[in-house]
Amino acid sequence: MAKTTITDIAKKLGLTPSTISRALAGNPRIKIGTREAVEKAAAEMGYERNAVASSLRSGKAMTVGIIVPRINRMFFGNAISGAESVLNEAGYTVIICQTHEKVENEKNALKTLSMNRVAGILISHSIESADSSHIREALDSRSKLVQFDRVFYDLPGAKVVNDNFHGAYEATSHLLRMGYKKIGTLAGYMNVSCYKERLDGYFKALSDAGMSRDESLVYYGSILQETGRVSGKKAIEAGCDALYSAGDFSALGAVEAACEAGKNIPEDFGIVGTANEDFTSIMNPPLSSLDLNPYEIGRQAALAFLDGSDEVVKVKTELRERLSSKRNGNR
Amino acid sequence: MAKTTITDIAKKLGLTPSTISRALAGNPRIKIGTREAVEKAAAEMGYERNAVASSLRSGKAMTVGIIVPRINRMFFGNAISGAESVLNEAGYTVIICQTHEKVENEKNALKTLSMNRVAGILISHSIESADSSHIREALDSRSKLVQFDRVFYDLPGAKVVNDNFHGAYEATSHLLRMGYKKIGTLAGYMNVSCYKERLDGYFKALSDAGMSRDESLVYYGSILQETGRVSGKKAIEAGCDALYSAGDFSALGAVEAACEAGKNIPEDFGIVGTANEDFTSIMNPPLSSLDLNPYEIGRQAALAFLDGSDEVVKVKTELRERLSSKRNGNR
DNA sequence: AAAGAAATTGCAAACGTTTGCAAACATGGC
DNA sequence: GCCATGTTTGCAAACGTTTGCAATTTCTTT
Repeated sequence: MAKTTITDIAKKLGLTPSTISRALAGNPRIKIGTREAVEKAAAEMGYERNAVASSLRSGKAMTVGIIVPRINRMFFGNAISGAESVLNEAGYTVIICQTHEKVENEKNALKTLSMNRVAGILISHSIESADSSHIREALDSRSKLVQFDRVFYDLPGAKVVNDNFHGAYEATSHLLRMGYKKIGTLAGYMNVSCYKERLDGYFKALSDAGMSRDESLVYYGSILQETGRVSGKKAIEAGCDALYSAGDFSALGAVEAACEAGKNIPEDFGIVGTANEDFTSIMNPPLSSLDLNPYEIGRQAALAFLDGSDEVVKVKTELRERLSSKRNGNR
Repeated sequence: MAKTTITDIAKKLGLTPSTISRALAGNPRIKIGTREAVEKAAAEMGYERNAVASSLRSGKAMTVGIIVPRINRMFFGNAISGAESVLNEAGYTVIICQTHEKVENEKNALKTLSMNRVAGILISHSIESADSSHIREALDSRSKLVQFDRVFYDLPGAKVVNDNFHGAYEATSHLLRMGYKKIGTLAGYMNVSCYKERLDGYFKALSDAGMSRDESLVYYGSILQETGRVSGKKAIEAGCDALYSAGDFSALGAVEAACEAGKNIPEDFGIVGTANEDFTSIMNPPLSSLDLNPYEIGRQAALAFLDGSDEVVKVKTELRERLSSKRNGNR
């Protein structure tokens, strides 16, 4: 049994497909009576609009693509949920693509979305993406681009990001207030905007406290548990008594390193992570972390798409102070 | 600048759209020379096949929909990744829909996918889905259905599931071997196949150990951290010295309840969860858990779709024994 | 009651691709 | 040089919807 089409409905009611189309679209040019008759018939016949045909004719799919490094990170999972809530409400279907941090997958995803003539693309680029060139190439006048979290400022379109600078500033300041003296940082990669901004915020907090910029305290490329562990070990050996980590997984690794080095957290060693992953409150000790409000990031990205805005939206971060950084009094 | 179409290429080469279409599809009826010329021109002109038009004409979209309760559960995230790896390889685009465990969202997702004329639907139904009726209604002769993890056996199409019965049997037996005497279970909802099967496996292990079926040991509907905590407290008060939990989040809640009750894990109280979520190895103590191999589940589901198979595929579980259930010697 | 305006519906083309069938062309056997 | 066969390409319709414009009907107004 083939699906019923508007032509089927038209035949049954002695009307034409155009009228059916307009009636179902709520076009005011159609008499209220016929519209009701059409709706009734459509319901009875189990009509479902063919989104494919609709997209082809109108030249615009009611579909939005979301490209993220991976969906099983709390941050991206929630950002997607936030975007979905807005987009579904507005009648859009969402296609989600994972890049697994590979630029090659990112190119494929962009191509796939382009082939499907999506109305918009919400993207947070992979770590491998050194610059914006491949995204610019895939750009298309007919689909709107919105970047979030990890953005290239030289691309057109809206950008929704955290206030990473202030967040990292706050996290580092918190460690300073707790009396830690030599605070290192597990940084990410500098081609990725959010990591760059967090590093800047970290440095600003130290300089505001009268400390000079010390590159030897920065452990670049530490965003996984394993790299966090290795860098954490180095930081401890270098005499750090605290770390601000630009990610939670690397912070977890650093906690392990600290334990292995016989450090007491938070008495001997303090640490603050970023992203407020689920596991941070479960860890022993619970990990202080910078909450990035990913759901709101996703929501704002979707709204920017709907509005067609071209601005930079900043979403606040919130420091969740937990045991890993709260020692009693200073030393 | 509008996208180049096969008609554009045809004009440039003095051919017709049909030839271009066939050439790009690798149709052997086209002379090898012209095919190469077409490919060259297509590359030069930046041609990208319009997937929408292609779908409409051929009546079949190279798109597969995946419906899951939520994407930020390790299990579903990895299942999706597994399915994606197979489907992308085969040229399919994947649309992911979250139901957030609501049957209403599930209906909408089914409708959306149906409207988009997807070639197949991979689904793990929500907890709210009491029966298969709404899925059956949305069924369509042209799109293949594959259920995974949570399945209704009365629906047609392939089903990819864990060997939950044996997994739960193994987990419970492990607790018995460790010398726990009164083993309760945090069960899920009995309309959900995987939870039902796990409960059966749990009972079988107990009965094989000579214990009679005791419904008072079963705490239904315990799958979240909070419900796990409440049920865990009740179980402890009822004198249980161990729990097999059909989920990890509820196991986490039960661990909290045990700690609050002053129990030592694993000496006074043993616990095994299910799903091997990331946090299980981070917890204090690390939580024993039944690994469900979600990536393989997703892979198999995608393969079942591609093969058009109608069989039930069982994926093995693996018990990860950690500290939460490994006490020294029996009592 | 006639003319003009407004409301409602129909006509037909278009979106870009695929595909059955026919046509054109080349090749080979006799 | 003719017919049969095989190879390569073109024609035209179709997928189901949307939409500018025209046509028809109904309602106002004088």
